[in-house]
Amino acid sequence: MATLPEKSASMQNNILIVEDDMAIREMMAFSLRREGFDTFKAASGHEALEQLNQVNPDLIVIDWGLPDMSGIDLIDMIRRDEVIREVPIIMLTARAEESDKVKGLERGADDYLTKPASMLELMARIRAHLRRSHGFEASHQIEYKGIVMDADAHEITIDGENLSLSLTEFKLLKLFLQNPNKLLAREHILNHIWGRNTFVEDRTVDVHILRLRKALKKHNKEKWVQTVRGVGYKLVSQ
Amino acid sequence: MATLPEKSASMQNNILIVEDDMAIREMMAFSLRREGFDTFKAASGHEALEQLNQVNPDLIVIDWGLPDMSGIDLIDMIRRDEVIREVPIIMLTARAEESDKVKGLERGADDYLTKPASMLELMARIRAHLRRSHGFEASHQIEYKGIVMDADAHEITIDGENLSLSLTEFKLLKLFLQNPNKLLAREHILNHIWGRNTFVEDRTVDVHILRLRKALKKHNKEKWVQTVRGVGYKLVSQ
DNA sequence: CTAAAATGTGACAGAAATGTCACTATTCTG
DNA sequence: CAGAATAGTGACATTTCTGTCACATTTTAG
Repeated sequence: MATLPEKSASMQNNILIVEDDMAIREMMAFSLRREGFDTFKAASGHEALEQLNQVNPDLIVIDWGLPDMSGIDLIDMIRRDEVIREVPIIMLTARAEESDKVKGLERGADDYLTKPASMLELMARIRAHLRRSHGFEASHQIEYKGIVMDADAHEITIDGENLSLSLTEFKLLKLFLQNPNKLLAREHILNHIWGRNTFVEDRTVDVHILRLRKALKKHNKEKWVQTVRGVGYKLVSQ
Repeated sequence: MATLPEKSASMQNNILIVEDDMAIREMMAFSLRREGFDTFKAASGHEALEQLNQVNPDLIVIDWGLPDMSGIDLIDMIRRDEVIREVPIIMLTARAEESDKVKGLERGADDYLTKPASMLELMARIRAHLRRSHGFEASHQIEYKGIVMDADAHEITIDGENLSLSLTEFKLLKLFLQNPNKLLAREHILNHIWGRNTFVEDRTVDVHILRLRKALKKHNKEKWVQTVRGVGYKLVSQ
């Protein structure tokens, strides 16, 4: 077994704070560290960019008014960077900057906070964004009458119980869940799951439907995949 | 064969942005393109109508305050058009326009967002509406230096060429792409791919790393998965 | 430089998945 | 109702995937 450093289940997140007011910056860093985050600090846009060459933060907090460039410009630069482009950014603005703030937001920040902001509020938002970007909590779920599919995690739950499917069955069910109550033609299913230029019999769809139904049968939902004679299949709740 | 939804998942969705503020418009377009949408832009109501003669967008984002007509008027016109009548419309309004906004909604917008709005929020709503109207989501892509992963479609492209991986390799690469330049401990990889309560040797990770590297070798990128001795692995571009 | 530790790698056996076929059952048409 | 069309289903051979092992190679510590 390998020796593990602190990163693992309790993997720490790196937060970069870009704020020129030292008092605020240190205060934020202190709070964040107390909450278990790793913090990196920058007092200006250029310092921030320097930091970004060293670390890949999981989230950046940027003050709107920086001495050398506006927070917006900094965001633009970050968003242009191929590596860190997608990092969530939270913008801090003073109340007086309200109207500009709007623009800043629209230009690429994921969230904003008006100063003075409570640390609690900031923590909450930081956690929310980290969850979202890491896909830990808010992985995208498709739900239909008790069938919950977490497409990212490749997991399905029916009425609370777990259901495991092969990849093809999974894709098939996903297609149905994305189109509940809609008639899906065989050809459409083929195109969608096997791609447009593959040579697969269309009866193959039937067999996979069968397999999916068998899997659903364990949860008494095999009737949910309905045959539409001459055309294809449909997912209904019944 | 039957009538069926005409769009496949691998097809990009067209989004029309109607917004007179150039900064906001371009930022939105940038974000949307980054998310894999095709964008079309209009700075005024008339430009929008012109665009609509050319393309049939899958969704339209309209700013309430346009120079030549109100967003509401534009919506009215769109809703009168026989061809595009049904397209989902998301309206953007400033907070001051609150009461009017409600009216706008009643008159044909499917959703609205109050500025300042976060890009995440906007994306989420756009996706939601596209799902509803098409049943399909624009696939969400993860990209890192030429490696493009379409997690939904389960497809990977390296420098344009296709790459096929087993499910485990796929998940592994996905984890790396979500954490480029970050050290991923074996335990972390295990937890993330096999789950926390499974009994898999941690050396198994090594073998899958090997397999992933072999797959990447075909594209001369096997060096991108770097070993961090004693801890785990890291994805770098080099 | 050497021994120990860690990682790379090929091989393997069992499991799972896949597409097709043949046959059966059901539904539709006239 | 009979024949035709369509869908359900079990079986199958093949391929792919998976986790583990044993041994090779590399790196590190002393």
